[in-house]
Amino acid sequence: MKTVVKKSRKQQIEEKATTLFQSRGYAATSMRNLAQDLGIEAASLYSHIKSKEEILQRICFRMAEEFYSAWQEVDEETSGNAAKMEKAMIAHVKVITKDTNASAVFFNEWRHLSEPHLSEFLAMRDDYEGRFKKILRDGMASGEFKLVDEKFMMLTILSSLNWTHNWYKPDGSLSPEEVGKRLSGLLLNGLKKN
Amino acid sequence: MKTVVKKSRKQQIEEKATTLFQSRGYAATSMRNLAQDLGIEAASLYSHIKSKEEILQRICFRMAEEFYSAWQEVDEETSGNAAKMEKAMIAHVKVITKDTNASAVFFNEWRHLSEPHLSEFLAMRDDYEGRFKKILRDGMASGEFKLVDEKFMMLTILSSLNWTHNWYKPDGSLSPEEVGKRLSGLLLNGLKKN
DNA sequence: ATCTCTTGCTAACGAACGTTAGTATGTTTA
DNA sequence: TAAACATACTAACGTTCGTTAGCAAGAGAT
Repeated sequence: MKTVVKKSRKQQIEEKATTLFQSRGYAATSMRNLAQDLGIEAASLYSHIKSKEEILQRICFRMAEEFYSAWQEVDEETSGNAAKMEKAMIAHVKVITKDTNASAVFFNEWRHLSEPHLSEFLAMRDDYEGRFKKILRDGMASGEFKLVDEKFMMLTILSSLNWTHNWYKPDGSLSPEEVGKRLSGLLLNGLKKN
Repeated sequence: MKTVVKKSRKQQIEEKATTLFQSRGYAATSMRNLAQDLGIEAASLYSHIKSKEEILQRICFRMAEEFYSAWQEVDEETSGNAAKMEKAMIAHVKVITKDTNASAVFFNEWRHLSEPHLSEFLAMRDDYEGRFKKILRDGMASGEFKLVDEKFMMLTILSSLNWTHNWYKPDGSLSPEEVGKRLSGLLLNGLKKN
């Protein structure tokens, strides 16, 4: 038995826009493109949304919320910083793989946000990155991690994780959990055999 | 004594365009934006270039050439696949850090290339990625590397390397060589202490 | 002295852009 | 049954877009 949930028109617009923003970029996607994909006229979009940028804002800030929500289970992990880092990486990858299109927009198109949304967005990103840096700092202090540059390491970890939106396919053989595990295993233990 | 090399107007245009494409994106940068930054009228640009896209093509394919050139010294490394991988990573990072703006355009704006340039670009990228995969394959066969998914590993390595364009500052304390060394050390040996 | 090359201008082109106003129709709510 | 809402339309707005045509002034080469 399949339950069909009726999606609001606004949500349909947002989903189609996500796909288009992902493949052509925000600036190169016109309201007429979007309308055509929905089978309506461009002007009709404005019965549901206030502006083109409102769509971008909704996508970006919804994703930000998802990353924050996912962090809850990370803070529950108390058995060590390596374990905590693994949990954080898995949680992060899970969010990305749940909607790779929206993730792509989140990572690539945020710069088209206008103020004050842009500043708010960047502040959230800084805060989020700070959480990863804290795990690294704690892990280095406790002797679990090698002594590395905190920021350098954080950026390297996140870039590896974030890139998954480019190649992950939901119908592939790897589950989100498995992808996160492999990535964390790799970054924590390295490629080389000892 | 400082030698001033006179740059052609075309080159000046290309450099300003690179900066603009990097910060605003290709689609969101207008020819009038570009002209204004150069202190001339938009129409005047067309005394030097054929089209807006020609600029993007020149940036993308020049970077592609640089990545290929840099590979020469990689093939000279014959003392093992771990050493070869390190060399490849350093060479790759060196190219990126030499011009982070052009690298950003190369990585983010190539999708705005029209055919047949887009296909040519993607073919080159596939070929280049194949070279990294070959080192991985050889290293796994020789027992130097752990047995991992080849494509998965290649994508993870390259995403870490490619992200450097976002944070590397030429006036910072790390040389390109040093950045490459640290990244390869990290990906080969991992974060965790044994 | 003439020619060619570089560099830039003004004026304008047709197309596409995001968006608004005003209207119509069917559906849900009171 | 009436009011409110959801959805979509046509027509058009002012703006910006990439680009072309045609012209002009100065520099370097022959």
